Amino acid sequence: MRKQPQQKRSRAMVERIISAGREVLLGDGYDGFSTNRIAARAGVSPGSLYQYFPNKEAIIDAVLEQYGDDLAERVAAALGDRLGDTGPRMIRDTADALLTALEKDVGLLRVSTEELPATRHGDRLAALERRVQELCVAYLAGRRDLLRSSDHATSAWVLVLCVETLTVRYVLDAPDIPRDVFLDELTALCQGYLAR
Amino acid sequence: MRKQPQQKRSRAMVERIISAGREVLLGDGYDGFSTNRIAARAGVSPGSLYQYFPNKEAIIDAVLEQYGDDLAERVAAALGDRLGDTGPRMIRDTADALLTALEKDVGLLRVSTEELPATRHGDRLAALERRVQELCVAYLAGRRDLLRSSDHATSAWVLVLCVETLTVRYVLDAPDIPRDVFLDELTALCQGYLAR
DNA sequence: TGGTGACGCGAGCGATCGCTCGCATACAAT
DNA sequence: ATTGTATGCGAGCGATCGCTCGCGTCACCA
Repeated sequence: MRKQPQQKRSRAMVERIISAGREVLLGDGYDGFSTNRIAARAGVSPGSLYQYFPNKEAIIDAVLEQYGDDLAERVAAALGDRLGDTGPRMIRDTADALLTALEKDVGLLRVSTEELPATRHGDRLAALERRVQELCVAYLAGRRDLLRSSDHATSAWVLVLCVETLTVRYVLDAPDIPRDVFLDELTALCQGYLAR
Repeated sequence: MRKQPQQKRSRAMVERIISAGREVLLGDGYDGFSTNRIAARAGVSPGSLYQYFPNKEAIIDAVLEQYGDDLAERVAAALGDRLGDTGPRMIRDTADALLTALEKDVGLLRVSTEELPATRHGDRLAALERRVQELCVAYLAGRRDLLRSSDHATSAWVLVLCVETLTVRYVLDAPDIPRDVFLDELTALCQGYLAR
């Protein structure tokens, strides 16, 4: 960010630009994501846009950061009252929370995963995956006597990747699988992989 | 393709253009994948390029089709003499073959999955996944009495997605997991999910 | 109320893009 | 050798891109 907006009206403009960026991304795709178009959509001149964003990439970063924060917040909220669960119940609730969060804005999820080059949000996603893997390792360590493998890092890597891919693809591809069946299958997958 | 190359020299040019396309994709990324640059790299004029390719997209399609065919050929070759296997052994051999095939050209795999918008090769990949899922359903149907679930379509969907994601990410991210450990884990994942 | 810095504007620059077209050349059939 | 066609060339068109800059406007403090 090139300059910090100080007055109320400039802060509002930055928000309008980010919203316009999201709308352009949804409506015109990544190819149509041009600064001129964003500025027009936000009702702002290109020059004004560049007062607060150093380049086009910064705008898309802001859009994705807002989306990522929103997702994390939803997952945390849906999961907050179930922290005590363990075993299959906990796996299922976690997947359910993730699924619900992803379903809130399928359009942006689709654009992010299918239209955006993965390099654009890869770092952010990789960092998130690493954090979740660490949480997963801690959880596994607390139940080591029930597990097939003692290599918790590898197990966490496998689990996180599978759950992430399956939930995202379930939301995007809408396969002909009822939601509760999908959650049962996902739970069976994790449980069958972990249990000895 | 706008016109079919009839003489030997024009067929050679088409091949040079596809090769140049792959090189530009690897060297300059998807952003640098411009028709002018491809023509220059191939030692060909932009006009000549457009005699055989209707537009830029057709070139990238040709590159990806060649890569896809190459991959399929490698997997089939590595798997050809193990068609009789069943159970964990068969799962492991399949994953091994896939892994070996993917490792042959990590650069192009990385560009395809991380830099290219998924929409660009999504149809081709989706079609391949569907075919593999059908094969998988047939395999599962032949072993139905050993399986936890009788919904083979859903099981195949889960399995194919997991194996695909995990192998690709293993090759691209090179996590600190020995190759045989990874194959064991993948086998355990599938086996634990399928077995009753 | 006057002044000062933050704010916002929009024409347009320089570069690059995908792609075309008129023309020269190489090949194959006669 | 001549002719018809397939091939290849490359300057450059029209469009769009990311981004700048000089200038007017507005909010806030003295």
